Amino acid sequence: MEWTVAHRAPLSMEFSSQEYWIHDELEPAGSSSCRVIVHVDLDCFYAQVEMISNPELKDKPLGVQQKYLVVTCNYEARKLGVKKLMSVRDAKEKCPQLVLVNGEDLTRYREMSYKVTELLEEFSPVVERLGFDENFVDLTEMVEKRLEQLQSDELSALTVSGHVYNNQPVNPRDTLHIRLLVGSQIVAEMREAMYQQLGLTGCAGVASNKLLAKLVSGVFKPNQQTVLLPESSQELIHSLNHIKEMPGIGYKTTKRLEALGISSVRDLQTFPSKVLEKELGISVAQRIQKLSFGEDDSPVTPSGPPQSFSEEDSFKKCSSEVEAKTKIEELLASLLNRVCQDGRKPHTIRLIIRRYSSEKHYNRESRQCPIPSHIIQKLGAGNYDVMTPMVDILMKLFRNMVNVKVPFHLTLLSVCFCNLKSLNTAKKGTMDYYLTPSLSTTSHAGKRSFKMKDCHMED
DNA sequence: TGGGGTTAT
DNA sequence: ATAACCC
Repeated sequence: MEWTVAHRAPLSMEFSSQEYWIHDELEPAGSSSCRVIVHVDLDCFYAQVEMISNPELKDKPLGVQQKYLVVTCNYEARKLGVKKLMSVRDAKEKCPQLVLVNGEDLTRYREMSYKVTELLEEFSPVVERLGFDENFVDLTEMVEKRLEQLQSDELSALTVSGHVYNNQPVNPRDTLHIRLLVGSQIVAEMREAMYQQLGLTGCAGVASNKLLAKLVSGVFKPNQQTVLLPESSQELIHSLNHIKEMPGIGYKTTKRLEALGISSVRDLQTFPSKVLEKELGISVAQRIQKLSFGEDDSPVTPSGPPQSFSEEDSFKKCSSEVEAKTKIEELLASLLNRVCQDGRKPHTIRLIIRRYSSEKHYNRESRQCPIPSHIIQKLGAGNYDVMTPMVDILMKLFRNMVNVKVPFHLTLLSVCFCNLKSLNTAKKGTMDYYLTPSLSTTSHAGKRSFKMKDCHMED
């Protein structure tokens, strides 16, 4: 559903800057529509959180362990040869002094992650999360405002903060250069605030779109920032050694591209568009071929509160219904606590399994169903009332997927709450609530802008 | 590979 | 419900 600003008065903060840009005529004629985007990427995030929890770990090589993997490690450990996603055995072999902490419970990481997003939102509300440790921020409007405030003598004295990609000289008369440069100064303030208020360090990249901002953020590593000026964008994308390094081109697409003889970014740039469209479908083909030129018009979409909550556990073997039920109960108990804190209510529950198999890269199956309304209402305070009926529902979903009369071997169970709705969601036919912001004072909901999709919920 | 997330079909 | 993508 698209709404134009013209339909609404007064113009307020409720709509994202994207819509403002697309629909509004306030953009001064002749001004460039080039965006200023930043990608912020925390340094070895889980390890940083652990070092803040226990400062004695700070000067030691530290790895964060989930099952038999070291999922991330600090820079002390990296110097000694430990890599991300290395097995515990290999890591200990490379680095016998490695200190390991268990990171299977994501609670503290998740909490710190949202603190970072909220801090960035204070600078500009358009913040998109990517995993727990990366955020995109659209700084276009903020840069414009700062430029308006500047006197001409201040304007000529502007300097870049951090690195310039490729050491490209800044042209002080180039309006794009100036805007990116102001972006780099805002980003330096963001990183300083992250450090002063949360004790976290990270990298950042400033560029004219999300793809380039993300690629350039990793150029100087740890705790540094880099700005990309438009003239160097081709150098940046060609610095990738393989198309699999291009964000947006994943495992499957890489395999299909390789089958077509495409392995470098230039291969993809020069490959016939029509053939690519036939092979991959028009949507994927056009999108990734634009990516290969460094073009990415996807907006920074404000993430807002999460769309789903899930807890999972992997293991060597689960082969009985009783065993599965015990694990499901544990997952559900944690989830109920989380959903309770959020304040919104899930209307759908899903069970996910992974069956044992020697090959098969990705094999997961799921079943979902609506949560009965009488259970939804009880969610919040006494979560013990809802445990039993919810486990019953989950076990029905389980038996729908797994024939318990024949032997089975599972290696993962996961429970997911989704289709989250605010308590005071407007209903069809009572649209007088129309522009009333959420009254909820719970953690996320109170801070968020009103969203049109909250308005028309069919049950 | 872990323990999460998202959007598109 | 699955498949693709991201970390």
